[in-house]
Amino acid sequence: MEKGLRADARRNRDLIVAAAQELFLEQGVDVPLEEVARRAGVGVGTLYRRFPDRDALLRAVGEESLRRLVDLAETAWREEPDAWHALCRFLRGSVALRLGVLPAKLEPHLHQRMRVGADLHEMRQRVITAVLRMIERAQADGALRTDIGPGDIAVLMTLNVYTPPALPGEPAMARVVEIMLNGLRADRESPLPGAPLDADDLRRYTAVQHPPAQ
Amino acid sequence: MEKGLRADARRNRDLIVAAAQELFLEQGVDVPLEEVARRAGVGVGTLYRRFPDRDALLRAVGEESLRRLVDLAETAWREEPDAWHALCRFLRGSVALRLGVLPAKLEPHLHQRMRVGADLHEMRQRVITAVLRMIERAQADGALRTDIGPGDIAVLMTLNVYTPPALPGEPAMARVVEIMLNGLRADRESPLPGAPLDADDLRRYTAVQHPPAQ
DNA sequence: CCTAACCGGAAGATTTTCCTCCGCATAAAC
DNA sequence: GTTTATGCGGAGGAAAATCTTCCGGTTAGG
Repeated sequence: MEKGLRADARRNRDLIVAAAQELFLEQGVDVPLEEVARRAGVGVGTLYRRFPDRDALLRAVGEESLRRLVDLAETAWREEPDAWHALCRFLRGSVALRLGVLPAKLEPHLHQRMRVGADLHEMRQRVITAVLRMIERAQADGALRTDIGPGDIAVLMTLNVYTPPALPGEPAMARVVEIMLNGLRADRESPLPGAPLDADDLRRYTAVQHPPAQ
Repeated sequence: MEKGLRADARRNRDLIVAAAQELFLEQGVDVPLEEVARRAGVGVGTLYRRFPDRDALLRAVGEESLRRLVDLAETAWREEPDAWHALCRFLRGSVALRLGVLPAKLEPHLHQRMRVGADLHEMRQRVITAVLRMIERAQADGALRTDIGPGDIAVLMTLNVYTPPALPGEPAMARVVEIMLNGLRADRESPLPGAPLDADDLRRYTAVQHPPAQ
């Protein structure tokens, strides 16, 4: 994305974004930038040179995350044999991306920019398109229960559970996701509360909404 | 709990704990104590008089939360007609308590104290006992799939999804929980990854584990 | 009506975090 | 191999956030 950087500068830039991503997940977006620099193995000077302020860094992390999500959605659709399996793969991947944690911290930065920047807005569209396609098709195939709407899937993408920091969270998470997928299957239904969250809900749940202050 | 306080002092104490609980959930345990005081509608002086340091406040919030969980577990078992429905009620309530968010913030304070203080340790035991009982019975009844272990339930208790701050999260949450419960039913099984998390895992996932530093 | 208990919040002390600046290092071009 | 533009690290002063005390005024409860 950034170009014209010297090789080492480029490498450091990426290290910084990766470190920031980790730390934002672990400790929130208020981590001292010095700590980000330390984790990335660079000096603060380097960080500030590349990202003039905290926002620039937040934006970079957000974009990276969205980029991965687009890739996940489109790859799943392309490589899986049917819509149901594509959806499963997509949901497993989304949960692994920790969308439930990152966006919560990146609010309102990411969403704000999504509205503004054409590039990001387009990525968002691609994800939405892919999700709608998977759902429609999976339901037509009789694999996905029909009282599930796109908004439901959007919410499930952000699924998260607490696991103690010292324990590996993945095994537990993986089981939860499969339980959830099992609950989505068409052949076994029990009533869900309320009405299916529909495509409009999906948009609402994905859209900007500046918290009143702060 | 605290006794010998004048009526207004008692009331303020409770307001403070409630405000702290809210703010810890919303913003993390690092919220300025002044903000807690403001939300509680009292002066900082009052807060510091009652809770000499941040830890005291954290402890109070943690205890309160655990107390509610004990009550939830035992009430569910007592009032529901069978183990399956008790388990459903318990899980719905646990998720509503936002255990996935609070403990994440209270670590390591709550767990630490759980090991130490006899009172808390006993509450923890009561929850564990209730959960084990519900699971065993629900599986014996053929209602709960048998490849689910107590540790799985412990993880599910902390289920959480991200919903934008400006939107009501409850409807979405409620649907997710029902999907999850549906995935737990015995009559429709698909293989879960790994082995069931057993009673030992439950303990491990519930136990102390001080993060290395800080 | 009296008093011990309690309240609020101003303000100084302390800690945390920011972010610039500059001498040294190194990638890349020739 | 040499050159030079680009990049690096981190010390340290400025700024901001947060803590905590203290006391004049208020109120519950007998």
